[in-house]
Amino acid sequence: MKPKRPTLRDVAREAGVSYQTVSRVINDNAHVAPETRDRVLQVIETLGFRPNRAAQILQTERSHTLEVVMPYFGFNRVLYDMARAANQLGYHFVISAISSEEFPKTLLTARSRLIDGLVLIPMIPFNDNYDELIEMTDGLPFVQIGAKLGANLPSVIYDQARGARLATQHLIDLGHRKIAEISGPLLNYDGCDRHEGWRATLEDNGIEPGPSVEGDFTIDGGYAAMRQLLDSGAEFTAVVIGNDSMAFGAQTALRESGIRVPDDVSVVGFDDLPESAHFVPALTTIRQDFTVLGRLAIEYLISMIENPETPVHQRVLLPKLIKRESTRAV
Amino acid sequence: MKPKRPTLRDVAREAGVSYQTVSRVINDNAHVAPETRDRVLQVIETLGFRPNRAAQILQTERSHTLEVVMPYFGFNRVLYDMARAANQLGYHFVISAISSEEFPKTLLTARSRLIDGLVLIPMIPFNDNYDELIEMTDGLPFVQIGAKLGANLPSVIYDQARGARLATQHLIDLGHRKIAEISGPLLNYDGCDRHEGWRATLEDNGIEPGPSVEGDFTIDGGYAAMRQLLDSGAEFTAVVIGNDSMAFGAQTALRESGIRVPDDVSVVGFDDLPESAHFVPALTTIRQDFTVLGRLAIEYLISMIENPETPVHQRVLLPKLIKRESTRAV
DNA sequence: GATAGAATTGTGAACAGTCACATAGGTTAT
DNA sequence: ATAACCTATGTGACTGTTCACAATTCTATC
Repeated sequence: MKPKRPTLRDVAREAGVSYQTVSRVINDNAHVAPETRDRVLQVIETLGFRPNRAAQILQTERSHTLEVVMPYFGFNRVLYDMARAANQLGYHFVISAISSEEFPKTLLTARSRLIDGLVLIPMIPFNDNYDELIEMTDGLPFVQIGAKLGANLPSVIYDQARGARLATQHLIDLGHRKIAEISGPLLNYDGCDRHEGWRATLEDNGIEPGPSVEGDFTIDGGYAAMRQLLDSGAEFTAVVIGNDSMAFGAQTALRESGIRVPDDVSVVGFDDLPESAHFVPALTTIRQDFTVLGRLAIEYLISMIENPETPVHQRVLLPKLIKRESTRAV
Repeated sequence: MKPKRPTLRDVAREAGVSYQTVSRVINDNAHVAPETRDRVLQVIETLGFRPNRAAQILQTERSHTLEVVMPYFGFNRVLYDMARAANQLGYHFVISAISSEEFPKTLLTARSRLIDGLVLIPMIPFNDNYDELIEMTDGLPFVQIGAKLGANLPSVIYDQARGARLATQHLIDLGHRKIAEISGPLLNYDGCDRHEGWRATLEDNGIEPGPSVEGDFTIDGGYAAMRQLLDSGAEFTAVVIGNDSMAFGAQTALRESGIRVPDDVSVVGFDDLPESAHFVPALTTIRQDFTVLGRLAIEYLISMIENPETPVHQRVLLPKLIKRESTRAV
């Protein structure tokens, strides 16, 4: 019934060497004579031997497994890109999709769950303090995706405020003076920094910030936020919207009210989703390259795991303005 | 430097019991006196003891880890939903994002990598034969997402042909007689079945199938396919498109050629992405609930793991026509 | 009050590897 | 010729848990 997999010792017996020699072969240790190595490899092949990872992990205390802890959906693309980067660098990649209550427990148990390193998706109010996080992860290396610019946290981020500046300045350059906003959640770093960038840019230009409504990064949230903006009777000729998804929803609300984009109102989003270029009108937006973001995060994390001397730093990427048809001069 | 985590034996010594008793406590074994259990739990708490999973796995040969093997990106949402379902049922969830060449090796090594079960994303030409797959996975339980209807494979699927029938019949009912298609990859089960459903429905209604172009499920692919259709000079008043992403791209191509949707051409997609309802015009499409799909797949897989008697079967979901503004009577 | 039976607890071995160190044999330098 | 060193290989111990079984204690029954 149970054929039982061959072990290192089975291979050793069959090849007429000690188990240690077999261990050396599977670990590419230099001190093995070429002909011995070949013979052992031959036996491994015919017996179909595979080293048992549990036993290896138990002994070495290294699992070559990374885990991303995500308390909500919304990082689909970067998820795949990180998995791919990790796999290519010889690491497994585990997703913990949790509710926010489970966050501390997930971090706390990571070490005994044989995780070598963590990718954290920011979760206010947990992610402000490096020391606190270090304690929660029991010293396990981690990299956070997104954080305040200048935070003393191992993190990979896009300079969100800079992105918001690009977006807002673009509108100002087009002659807009009444510039509203649908922000992301202000408890979220990205949402907050974008909001701040919008506000600061207007202020720098001596323009009174238009009304701002807080959204939740979802399409439906964008729709609701725009409804709210319209119902409030606020006047504006342009809107900066916290991400492209919300921009889609918001434009539905505008259309329903007979307001044309970009004729009556200009719209800028964030992210540059694949759909954004094909939207009607094609969405002007701030592009972030999630593949690069994911890869940098994984590489940074692995360097922390493999070399504890790696200094804590921030990797900051600069977003890019993509001009399309949803913005126009007044 | 290295504080060394407490082990089961440390707890046992501290609590004045044997290590076996501690083991019983952490495994909720019935045969432990309540006061002993409380004392042990107390010590576990103060010592901060966590069982070492590697040791547990080594002994039990069960890791409580599921793995999804995906050779390409495109299942973002179902990924998150599966991870969540798995976590809720006490399983870890690993993503292997691989190139298709690595597919056989990934399956072969799954067992020694301590995986309890696999979720497979169909990969022609590997996924036709149950026996072959069983051999590749070394008897490890697996569930495939997507397969031919009626295939003798543990699988969870939407009845794609049925979906295509709904879409095509809807167009026929609106009076369309020249119905083109942009199919998904015909080497893909979903793509192929949808294509077949489109063809069969037209045939059943005595209508000559319009031209069909093969796409690749991406937005850009949809754009290119529609370009090709238009350049060929084919006449059609409606198109069935293999998924919503391609429909987005295709509509850009139509717009560029001055063809209006739905006035000149009606369009039906597949999937009902969150964006689809907000597209201009709002996309008529065939809805599939990926959350349900993911949950069914994970539950099925776990039932196979925990009860080997689970019969091989297919779980078939029925998609739903969502009528919106991209289709209109001729 | 002896005895069967159940409940609770303990002991030794096993899981499948790796690490640290020991040993055998072959070169090279003095 | 011999010490010194390097390469190739082997041995024993160890990782932290669970399993199978043994031993002890307690309770109930006659």
